[in-house]
Amino acid sequence: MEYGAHGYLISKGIRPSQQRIAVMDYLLTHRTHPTADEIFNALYPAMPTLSKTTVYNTLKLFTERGAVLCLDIDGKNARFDGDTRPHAHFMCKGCGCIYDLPLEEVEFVREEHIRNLTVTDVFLYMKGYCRECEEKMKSGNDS
Amino acid sequence: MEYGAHGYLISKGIRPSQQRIAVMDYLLTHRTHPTADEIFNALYPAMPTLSKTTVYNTLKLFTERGAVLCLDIDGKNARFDGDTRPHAHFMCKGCGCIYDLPLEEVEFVREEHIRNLTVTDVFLYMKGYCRECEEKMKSGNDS
DNA sequence: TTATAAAAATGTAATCGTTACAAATTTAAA
DNA sequence: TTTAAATTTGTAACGATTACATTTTTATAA
Repeated sequence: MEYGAHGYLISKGIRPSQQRIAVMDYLLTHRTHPTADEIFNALYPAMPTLSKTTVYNTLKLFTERGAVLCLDIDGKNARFDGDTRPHAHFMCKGCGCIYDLPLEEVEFVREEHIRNLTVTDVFLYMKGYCRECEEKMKSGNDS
Repeated sequence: MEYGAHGYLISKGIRPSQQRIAVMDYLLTHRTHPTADEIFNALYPAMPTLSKTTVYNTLKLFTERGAVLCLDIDGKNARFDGDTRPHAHFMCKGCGCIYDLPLEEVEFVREEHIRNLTVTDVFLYMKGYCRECEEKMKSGNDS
């Protein structure tokens, strides 16, 4: 099952406008968990009429419809992920990079504890330091 | 092992000023995952010289020293938790309430996947609707 | 096609949580 | 006490996001 952004949006019940396709395509082809601003800056050169508000509106719509994940991982910017399958995320507190991590299919929270809750989303975030930043800290450091 | 906020801060290597004790005490006695603003508003009446900046500075210090957890769960405000033991959180997308959830001691991510990463924090967030909000949505709704 | 309505995109201004910064105050050390 | 260091304070600034009114595009139907 392979679609492009256009077919993917339709499969999610989202009308595929030019702007929406561009944003979705960017997220499907860039697995860097970009911010709205990064997406805007990436698309703007080839789409000079694009508005930042449109990017925000589009990402909000995508998130509501389950077409993308909105990651509240750094408390500063929202980051977006075009891969909505269950997986964990690691963010480096040094350089800010974010990695995907495969998630084991185990019971994190026992069913009895969420029996009166309707769970729609689960996010597992790990924070720490990537290999590079760890090395930098070990050797000489802070200017 | 029982301390108050004062002893707790000392055990974390944090010098216990009047303001820091007040903030820490608030977090130890209110398990509502308050925002910085909520903490400020709660303490202000009894401490009219308190500055909001101090609350922010204090919470940042506490987080860095591992005395509290900073939850980036709603993408809007940072929320703080005086309980630093491993546990999960549930946030209702309707009313915004946040519940603690016991976390099973299982391997979420296989060791091999984080072998070149230094993990310092793990956050498990669940989102959805609490019982009350779920009921409200079922019966009549939106004004 | 043309008229009309609905949906989407746009740009500007506003909002609001948070941080920067410099001054004032408090605490610790000598 | 004197002096330095740490902490607190208030104001101003910052920056991500949203509100809002307007314009443009798209769909519908006459």
